[in-house]
Amino acid sequence: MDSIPTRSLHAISSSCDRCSLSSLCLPLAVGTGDMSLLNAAVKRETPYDRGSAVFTQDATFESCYVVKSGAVKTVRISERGDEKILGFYLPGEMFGLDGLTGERYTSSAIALERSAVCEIPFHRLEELSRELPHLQHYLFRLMSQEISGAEQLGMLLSNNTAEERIISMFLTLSSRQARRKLSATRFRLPMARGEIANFLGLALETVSRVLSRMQKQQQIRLDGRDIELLDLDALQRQLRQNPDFCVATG
Amino acid sequence: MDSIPTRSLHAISSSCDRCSLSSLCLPLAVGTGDMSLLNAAVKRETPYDRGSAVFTQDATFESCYVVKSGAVKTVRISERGDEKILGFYLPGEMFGLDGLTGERYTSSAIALERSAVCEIPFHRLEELSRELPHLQHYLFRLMSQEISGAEQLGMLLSNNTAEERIISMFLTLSSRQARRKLSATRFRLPMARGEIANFLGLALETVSRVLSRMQKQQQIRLDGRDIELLDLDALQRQLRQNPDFCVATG
DNA sequence: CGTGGACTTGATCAGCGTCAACCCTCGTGG
DNA sequence: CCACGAGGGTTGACGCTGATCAAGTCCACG
Repeated sequence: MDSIPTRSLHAISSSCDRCSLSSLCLPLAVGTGDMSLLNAAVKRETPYDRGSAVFTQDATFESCYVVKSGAVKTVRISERGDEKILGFYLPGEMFGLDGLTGERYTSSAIALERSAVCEIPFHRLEELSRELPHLQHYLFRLMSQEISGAEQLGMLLSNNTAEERIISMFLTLSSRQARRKLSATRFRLPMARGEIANFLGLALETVSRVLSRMQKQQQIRLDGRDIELLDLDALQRQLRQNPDFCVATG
Repeated sequence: MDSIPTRSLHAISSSCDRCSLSSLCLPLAVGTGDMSLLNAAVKRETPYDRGSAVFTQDATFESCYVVKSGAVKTVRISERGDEKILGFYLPGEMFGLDGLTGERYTSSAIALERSAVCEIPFHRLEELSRELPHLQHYLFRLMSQEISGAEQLGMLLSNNTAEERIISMFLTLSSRQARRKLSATRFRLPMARGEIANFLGLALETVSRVLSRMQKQQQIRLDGRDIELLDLDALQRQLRQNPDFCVATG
C-alpha cells in the first residue's frame, strides 16, 4: 500500500534538533546547549536500498548507527556458513554497538526496506562522552540494554514453544511501536516470514503454521505483512501462564 | 579434592597491582601511574559461599563485579517463574554490566562455589572513565563483548543440536582456561549437569546422555566434574562442518 | 503470459523432553 | 559404625513438537 514517501528522504540532511526522533535518540542525553556538538558528529547519508549493507561483518569498526526511517536487521554468519539474524532495528534505535570488540564488526547490518540511517563515528562519541557526562551515561545504558536484549532473546530461544516465541516477538514489536507513539495493535511487519523464523530459531513453515492457527483462533488478523493484535492482554497472559496450570481446570 | 585454600582468601585485601589477575582485568586498561586511582575504587569483600547471591534481580544497580576466585552464574527469572542461566563467569571476568538499564539488575548473580569477587561502584567507574580515556574505551569494549557473547549464545540456541551446544560450551570454557594460562584440555566444570542443561536450553537428561556418548566415542574423558577434552581440533571441526556434507562420502 | 519469490498447507519423521527407575556419594544422626 | 535421606547423576521407554520434504497458491513483475 503506502510506501515510504520520498519526501521523508529529503529530511535526512536536517539537524538533530529538528529531527522527529529526537525524543527517542541521542538528543535525549544532550542538553539543548550542547546539541550543536552532537549534531556536528553525525553523518547523514543517502538512504540504503532493500538488501544493501550499512556495514558488513569483519569490516573494521568505525561507527555506530541510528535508524532514521525504514528498518534494519543485523546478521552473523556462523562458522558453519549459515546466516543467523540477531536483531531488528526500527526508527530511533541504535545498532552497531557490538562491533567494538576486537575493532571489527561481529555482524552485518542489512536494510529490510529502503532505509535512512544516521552514522556517528565512535571515536567522536567517545570524545564527546568525556565532555558530556550525561552522554557517557546514556551510552553505557544503551549498551547495557543491548546486553539485556540479547539475553532476553537467549531466554526466548531456550525453553519456549514456537507460539510463545512468536507472541513474544510481536509483543516486543508492539511496545516499540508504542514507544514511537504509533499504534501498538496495528502495524506492518518489516521482515519476511523466513526472517522471523530465522530470528526465532524456527523453520519458515512453522512460523506460517502458527500464524495461521493464531488467526483462526482470533488472536491476530493478518494480511500479508500487515498485522493486527486483537487482544494484547490475552497474548501477554498466554506468555505468563505456565501451561501446566491449564490442565487443572479441565 | 583440593578445595580453595583459605590462604587465598587473605589475599583479597591486597591491591590491584599485586593481584594475580591484573593481566586479565581492569588494570590492563590503566597505566601504572593511575593504578592507585583504580585501586581506591575497588571494594574487596568477604567471599561468597556456594549458592549465595552477589546481587539479586530487581535490586538497585550500584556496582559491577570481577570474579577473583571461584565461579559465578547469572540467572534471570522469567515471567513464567522459571529460572534461566544467562552466563558463567570465571576469575578475571566482569559481571553485572547488564544492570545499568533502568537502574536495576536484570539478573541475579549466584556463586557456584566459594568465590571471592571485587566490587567496583559503577558511578566511580564512570568518573574515572572521564579522566582515563583508556579505561572508558576498555569499558565500552567490555560491554560490547558482553553483547557479542549474548548474541553468540542466541546463535547457539537457535539451530544447533544438543551435541553441538555442549561441544561449543566446552570449547568456550577451554579457551577461557587458556586465557588464564591454565590447561585448555583438562579442567573442572564449576557447574552441575542441570546448570549446563539450563544454560544450553536442554533437559538435564539430554546433557547426561550426550556426555556419556561423547565419552564412549573417545571425544572426552569424564570423572564427575573433571573433564578432559581429548582432541580439541576434532571438536572444533565437528562444529564447523555442515552435517549435510558427511553423507557425500558414504 | 510466464516466471520467480513469498507464503501456505500437508505428510512424514526424528531429536529431544518427559516420566520413571535406579545408582553413587556424602553428610547427618542414632 | 552403620542407617538413612538428599542431592547429583545415569539410563531406558515413550510421545510430542517442530524440522524436513514436497506440492500448491498467490501475487508482482518483466
